[in-house]
Amino acid sequence: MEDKTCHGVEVAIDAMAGKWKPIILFHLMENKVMRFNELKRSIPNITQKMLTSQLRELEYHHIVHRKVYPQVPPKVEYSLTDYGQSIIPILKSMQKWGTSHFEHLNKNDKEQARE
Amino acid sequence: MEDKTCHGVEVAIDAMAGKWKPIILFHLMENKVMRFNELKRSIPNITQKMLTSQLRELEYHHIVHRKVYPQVPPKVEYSLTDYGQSIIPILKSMQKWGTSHFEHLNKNDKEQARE
DNA sequence: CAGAATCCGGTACGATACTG
DNA sequence: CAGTATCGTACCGGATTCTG
Repeated sequence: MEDKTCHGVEVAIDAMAGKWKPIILFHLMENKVMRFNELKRSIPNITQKMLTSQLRELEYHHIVHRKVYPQVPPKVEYSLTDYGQSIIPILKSMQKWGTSHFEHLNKNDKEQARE
Repeated sequence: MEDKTCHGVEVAIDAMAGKWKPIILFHLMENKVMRFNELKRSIPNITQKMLTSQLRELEYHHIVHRKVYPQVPPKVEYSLTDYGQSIIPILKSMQKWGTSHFEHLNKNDKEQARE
């Protein structure tokens, strides 16, 4: 919050903070609509607790929409809000960069013992 | 690491993880070359420890270049590597999104008591 | 000036149950 | 199926002091 110039960046960080949010968003971006367990299956290492909390935070930021079907057994669908769609460019550029970065890292670390 | 599709995203997250990295990068993006204390002054709330550790991690990822002038008093300059420049689009899109998101949030939260 | 070295607390995250 | 409710821990990040 110190100065204006990077305020936007901080806000974005805040909205996407959390180990799993970008991954969740990425899956929602690809599949449009996903149920809770469907998401969970797509992200094997995540716990229910984490998936729930991260989704709730994304909901708070109006990035993800949570649609509950009042029935038994429960059915809940998650999707990007119209507004949340606007975050896609960030995800895309992250993915693009990440992929090339991964190769870049491998190149340089090939002979370096790391840890 | 579970599946390929979002691997890039995870890598990007990993490289930018940390409370201050995007902010540091943002400043380096704007000012090209900055000395340690110059960076510190630009980010009032950061501690030396954090600034140091975050810079070291960015260095490890070959995003930031650290140039040491062997002299007394010490002089160290930080800058984006050629490769690190490639991360700029992410920062730009984050800033752009963050700014509009901030307004978006304010609109919706105007009457909601939040914490 | 640019850090290294300690110490320390909060919390983000994980593991494991339990439930409507 | 889609969650809550506890509990425990690692570690991230802050405050402070010391140094070449």
